Amino acid sequence: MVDAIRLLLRADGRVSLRALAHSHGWSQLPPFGWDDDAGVLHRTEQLGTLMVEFEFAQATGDTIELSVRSEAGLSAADQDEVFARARWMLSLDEPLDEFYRLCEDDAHLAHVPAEGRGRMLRSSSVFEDAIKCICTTNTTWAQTKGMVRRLVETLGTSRPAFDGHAFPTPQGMAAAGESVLRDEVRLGYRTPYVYELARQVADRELDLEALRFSTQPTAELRKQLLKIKGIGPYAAASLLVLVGRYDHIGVDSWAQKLVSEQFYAGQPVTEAQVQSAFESFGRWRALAYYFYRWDHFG
DNA sequence: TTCCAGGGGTAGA
DNA sequence: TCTACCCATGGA
Repeated sequence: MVDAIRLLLRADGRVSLRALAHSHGWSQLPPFGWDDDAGVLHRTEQLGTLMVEFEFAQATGDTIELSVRSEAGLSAADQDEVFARARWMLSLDEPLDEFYRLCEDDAHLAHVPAEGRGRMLRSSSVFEDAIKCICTTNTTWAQTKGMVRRLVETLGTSRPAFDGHAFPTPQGMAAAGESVLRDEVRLGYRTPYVYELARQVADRELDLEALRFSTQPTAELRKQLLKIKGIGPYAAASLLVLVGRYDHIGVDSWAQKLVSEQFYAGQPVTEAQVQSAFESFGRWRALAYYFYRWDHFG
């Protein structure tokens, strides 16, 4: 039996679902799926033992409509959880006013506020985002998609009534063990890092979700992330953005290429030059970088 | 074959 | 703190 409800998700100002889907690569990684023609974002999600399927679509300029199919009726608590996860994934509660004011003074980003851009698509848990970040390092995007797809299909919960699988739980990944992660998911040398992260979260030795609510300075959160094996400077910077900390840019080959071409006439640039290139955006500099990149590389 | 991709861990200085 | 070297995988 499948039940369905509809929710309206309002933003404080304009919001574009298409811009969210294109904010970075996450809409191409399961359990997300993005239909560019229809402008619809799908996701299979696990709420405890209950499976649900999300379908996001643009309703009005400041509202996203969320249709939720579930295998059983949703309790009031389930609906609250669905609502909270959806708002988190779409970054709907990010206070972007100050970032938008800074954009208006920038020739490249002046169009961002009116287009409802500026939000990053996130997974429903920091754990999932952390695993995905590890799967983006030192590999091609095609291989990242392959690793995440095999991880979700091999260890994620599914139901006959739904198309996709949910992202695996830390408990499920820890129980599967390193051999499955290495031989079936083919995570390569990332295997022990991913396994150990799943085990620590499953055993409550590590609470990644607390990063969302932390009031500690970004530099302190960065130190904590760098202690996790498999997460280095690049992955830590990506994760900081995904928990709403935008004051540190993750310098990868794309960032260096962008800053080199935009600000230094194609000459090689250092990490410090990348950080300083967006200094005028203050604590929003990483967000400015992401949307510069969106325009530059498409 | 060799190289390397949206890096990161480790040993050694 | 900085530098070499190694790391699984798969496409070019």
